[in-house]
Amino acid sequence: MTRLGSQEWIKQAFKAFQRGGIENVRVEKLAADLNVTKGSFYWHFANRQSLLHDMLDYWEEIGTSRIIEQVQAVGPDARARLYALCELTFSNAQLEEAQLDAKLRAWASTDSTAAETLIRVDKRRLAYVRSLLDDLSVPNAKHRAELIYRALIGEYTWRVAGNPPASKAFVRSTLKLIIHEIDK
Amino acid sequence: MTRLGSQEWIKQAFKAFQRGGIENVRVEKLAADLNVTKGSFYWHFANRQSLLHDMLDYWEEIGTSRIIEQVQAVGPDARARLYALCELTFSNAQLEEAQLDAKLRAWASTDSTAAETLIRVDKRRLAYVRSLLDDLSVPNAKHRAELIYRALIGEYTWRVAGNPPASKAFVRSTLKLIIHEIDK
DNA sequence: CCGCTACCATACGGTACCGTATGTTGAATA
DNA sequence: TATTCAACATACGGTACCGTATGGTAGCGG
Repeated sequence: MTRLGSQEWIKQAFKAFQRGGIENVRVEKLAADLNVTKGSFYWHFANRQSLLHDMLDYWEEIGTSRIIEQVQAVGPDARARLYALCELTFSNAQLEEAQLDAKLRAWASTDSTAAETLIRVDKRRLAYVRSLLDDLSVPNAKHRAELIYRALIGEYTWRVAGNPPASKAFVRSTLKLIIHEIDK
Repeated sequence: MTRLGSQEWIKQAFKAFQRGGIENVRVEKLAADLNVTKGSFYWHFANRQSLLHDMLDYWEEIGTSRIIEQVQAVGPDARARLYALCELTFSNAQLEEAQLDAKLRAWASTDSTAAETLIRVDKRRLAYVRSLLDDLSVPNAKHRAELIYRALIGEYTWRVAGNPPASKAFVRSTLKLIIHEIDK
């Protein structure tokens, strides 16, 4: 009999969330998935809202920095980092990450608590993109960072409906445009 | 006694949708809003799903072409049209339009029917942006159209969480970048 | 003014949830 | 081995919905 901690509930909640969004994370369903009853759930959590709150905390802490850490790992060169960031996010390598992000934005569209979390995350991520462009001495770094970041969000939102992911050629072309290596 | 048609239900449904997303369009709530009972609803619609389907049809037909028509109205010049498009979508002039769009994408993230509608709309809109860039003989028009359109979606999604709208300076800077009038 | 029908009210059964109250167990601890 | 308590199970009441069945009514054509 493997007893559960609150972490297992949160992980299972994210699985359900990934499938059907926040409306799909239901305590009785999660209990069934974990082969327990909701008696267990209400020992670990005060109520459903408490679980949702913990999900946001978890995502804000873990989900935010994961990509940035991966990008930092490719080396100290800002140009390489920017390329890595775009290839990671635009490519469907990080498909689960992208879907999670988009579903969270869907959640935030009707929930103020989720929206507050998302705003903090967006702020940090945008600042990171900006810092990369600054390191590259790109002109108009502020606006171009805003452009890239909006395109990233757009890509996630674009794909979650089932649209095809951006091509590698698009990523290369966009990056050239941004950092001023215009193809003639 | 002003009797209702199905159109009134659909309009009221969109009001509820705008406030709280698709989960907020509930037949008994709509009935209360319209000061009737759901007995009326089930005369006009087979079931709730039927209403949702009609909402998608309405949005695909009306909501898709509205912005394009506004843009076409500014004149025949493709450059002016592109500027108008970006200023209309990025500015918060069309705030309701933007919110509706974002909420619909949120809906599409968990509903395949809504997703199919959205894909068709995205395809048409992207093709329109592409046509504007083609008219301007912009190099790499395909990729740049994809960039602009992703940024547009990103802007909508960005704002629906409560993030601040893009500045006019951002719009101008982005357009200059896209159509190659790089500021030196 | 009669009846037809489009439109709506009333009443009901069913489901899928949430949360609570309380009983049960297995394993660590003393 | 007796005790304790974290981690469950069970059972229940309540709510917010959906959909259906059936009865009522207002206004129009005949």
